[in-house]
Amino acid sequence: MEKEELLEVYRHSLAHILAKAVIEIFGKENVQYAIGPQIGDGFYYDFTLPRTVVNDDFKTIEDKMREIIKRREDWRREEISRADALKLFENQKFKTELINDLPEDELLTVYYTGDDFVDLCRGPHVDNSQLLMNAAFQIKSVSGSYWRGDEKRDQLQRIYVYAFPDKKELKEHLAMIKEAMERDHKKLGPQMELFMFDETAPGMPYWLPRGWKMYNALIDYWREVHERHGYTEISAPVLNSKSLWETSGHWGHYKKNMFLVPPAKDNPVDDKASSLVDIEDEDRMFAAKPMNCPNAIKVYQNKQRSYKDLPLRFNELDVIHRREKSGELNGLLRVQEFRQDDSHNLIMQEQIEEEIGDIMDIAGEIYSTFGLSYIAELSTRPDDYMGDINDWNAAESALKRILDNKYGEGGYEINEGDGAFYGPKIDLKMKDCIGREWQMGTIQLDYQLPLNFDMKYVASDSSMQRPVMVHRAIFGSLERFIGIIIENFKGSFPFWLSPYQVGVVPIRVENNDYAKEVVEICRKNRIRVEADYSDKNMKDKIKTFRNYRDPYVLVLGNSEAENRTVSVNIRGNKQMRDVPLDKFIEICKKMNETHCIDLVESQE
RNA sequence: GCUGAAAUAGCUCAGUCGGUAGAGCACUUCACUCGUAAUGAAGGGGUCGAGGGUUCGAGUCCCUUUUUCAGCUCCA
Repeated sequence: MEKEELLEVYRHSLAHILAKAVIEIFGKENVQYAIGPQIGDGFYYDFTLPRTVVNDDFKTIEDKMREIIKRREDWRREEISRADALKLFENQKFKTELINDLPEDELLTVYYTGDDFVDLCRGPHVDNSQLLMNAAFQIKSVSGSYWRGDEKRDQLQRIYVYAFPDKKELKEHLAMIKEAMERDHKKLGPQMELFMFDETAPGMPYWLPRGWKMYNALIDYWREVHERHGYTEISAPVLNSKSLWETSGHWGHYKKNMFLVPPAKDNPVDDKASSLVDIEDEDRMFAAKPMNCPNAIKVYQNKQRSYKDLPLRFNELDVIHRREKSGELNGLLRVQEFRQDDSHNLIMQEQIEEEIGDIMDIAGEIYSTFGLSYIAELSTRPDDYMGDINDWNAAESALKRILDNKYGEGGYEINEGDGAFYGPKIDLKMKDCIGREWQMGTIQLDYQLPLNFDMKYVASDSSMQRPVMVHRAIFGSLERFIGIIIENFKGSFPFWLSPYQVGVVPIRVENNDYAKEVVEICRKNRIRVEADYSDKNMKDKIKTFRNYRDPYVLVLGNSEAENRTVSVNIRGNKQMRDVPLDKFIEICKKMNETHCIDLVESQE
C-alpha cells in the first residue's frame, strides 16, 4: 500500500474507533455522530453529546480508544439498500440526512467495527483493529463547529485528533507545532516591540517605534519597485458619505462590515452624548472606507482621460476599516483596521494581457525577496456574472495565456466558477518556511465599477470608451503580511527589513566618543542604528540588542577606536573581528541595496 | 456571531478551605569600569480586565460585560 493510502486508511479507521469510544463512554442513546473526515494532521469527528467535553476527558477517550483497538475486532463491510440504511440509523439524525442526500443510485456501504458499532462510510478501512496497534494518535482539541458548516444549523462538538502511522511521525509533527508556536507573531511582535493592541481598539494594531521602522522599510522597498513599473501613488479620504457607497454597491452588499459614522444633530438639546448624533438620519451617514476602489475612481474622474494616458496606476496605502465578528480577529492576521498595498489600474480591454503580466512580474520579484514560493490560482466566471460575456471570455483567455506562459500548463490551479461577479481573478498563495499556505496577493479584473461610476476615456477615434479596472495587491494586507513574515523569519528579519540594523555597544563610557562617530557615519549612510551609551556592563547592552534581534551588534573599545575598526556580533552567535569601519559600512549599504535575505558573515 | 478557555507588577507565572497580594526577569539607586547572552546589594512598582451581587470579609463564589486565545462561520 502506498504511504498516502495507508495514512488515509489509518485515519479513517481511527475516526471510527473514536466514535465508538465516545459512544461507549456517553451511551449510545446520548450520542449523535455526524461525520469524521481526515485532515492534514489527523482527523476529527463531530458529535452532539449530553455535556461539553473538557480537556480532562481527553485521556479517558484516548484510553477507551486504545482499549477498543486491543480487542482486535474484525471490521466488516456491507452493502445495503437505502431503506435498510435508514432503518439502521433511524435514531441518528445526521446520518439519516446524509443518506437522504445521497443520489438515488448510489451504492451505500457501512462498516462494522466489532458487532456493536456501525458507521456509514465509503471506506477503505483496516480489516482488523489489530492493524491499528502501532498507530500513534493524540487528541488535539475539542471545539464547536456547525453541522455542514452552516452557522444557522446545529452546533456540534468537534474532537480533533492528531494521527500518524507511528510514534516517530507523531512526535515530529508535535515538534513542528511547537516550532510554529515559538514563531507566533502574537508573541514575538510585542516581545520585540513591533506592535501592540489595546482593549479600546479591538483588531486595530498600534505600531510601536520599532515596528513602524520595519513597516516603513517595507513600504520604501515596495515604492521603489512600483516606481520602476510606472505606478503613481495617491491618498484619499478615510470617510465618505453614504452616496459614494451606494454608487459603488458597498452600501447594499457590504454595509454590515463597515464602521458607520452618524451625523451630528444640528441643534443638540443638551450635551449628552446620546443626543449629539442622529443615528436615524441615514442619508447623512458617513462610513469608513472598507476598500480603496471608489476613491481611486474619483481620482480617475478628476480630469478627462485619453487612451494615451492608459494604463493609469493608482497605488494607495490608506488605512481601511472592516468590521469583523468578534471571534474572527486574530493577531495581525485578521484585523479591523489595516492597509492594503492596493493599486487600481485603469486599462483598455486589449491591454489586459500585458498589464496582468507586468503585475505578475512585480509579484514574482517581491515574493522572491522574502524567499517565499507561491502558486497562482485562477478563478473563472461564476453563474451570476455581470457584464458582457465576450469581455469575460476575452479576459479569461488572456489570463490563461499569461499563466500558461509563466508557469506552464498545470503549473497553476483553476477554480472554475469561483470568480467575483464583476470579473475573473488570480489569487497568489504563498508557502512559508514551515510549509503553511497563505493567500496574499490578488489580481482582479472588474467590469462592474467602471460601469457603476460611468468611467470613460477618449479613444483614438474620439469615441467615449469604458476602461477596465484592475484591483491588485501584492502583499494583500500589510498587517497580515508582516504577521506572516514575523513567523517566517522567526523575528530574525533580513538586514534591509530589520527595525534597527545595527546596535552599538561602547565597552566603557570613554569609548562613547568613537561610538557616536560610528553612529553618525551609519546614519549618513541610511543605516538604521541604535546605541547604548549608558554606564552599564557591556554584556547587558549586548544582550538587549540581541533580544531585539538586531542583525549586527558592534562592540567598540579602545582597540577599535585606535584602528577605526568595529567588532561585529552577527545575529546567531557568529563574530567578525576588527572590520575596518569603511568596510562595514560598505557591507551594510550593499545589503540595503540588494535586499538580500541572509546576513553577510565575512569581510570577503 | 457560535462553542470552549483565559485575564493577577512592564514580561513569564504562583496564590491551597473566602481572611488586607508573591517570585523570577525587567526597572531605579549604589558598588564594580568590565573584551562578547544573566556581577553584587538595596529599592520602587498592583483598584487582581471592568461593573454589579453574596458575605463580617472576595484575586478566590455568583451574575453581567470587555478583551484575548483555540476552533466553527467569514475573510485580506
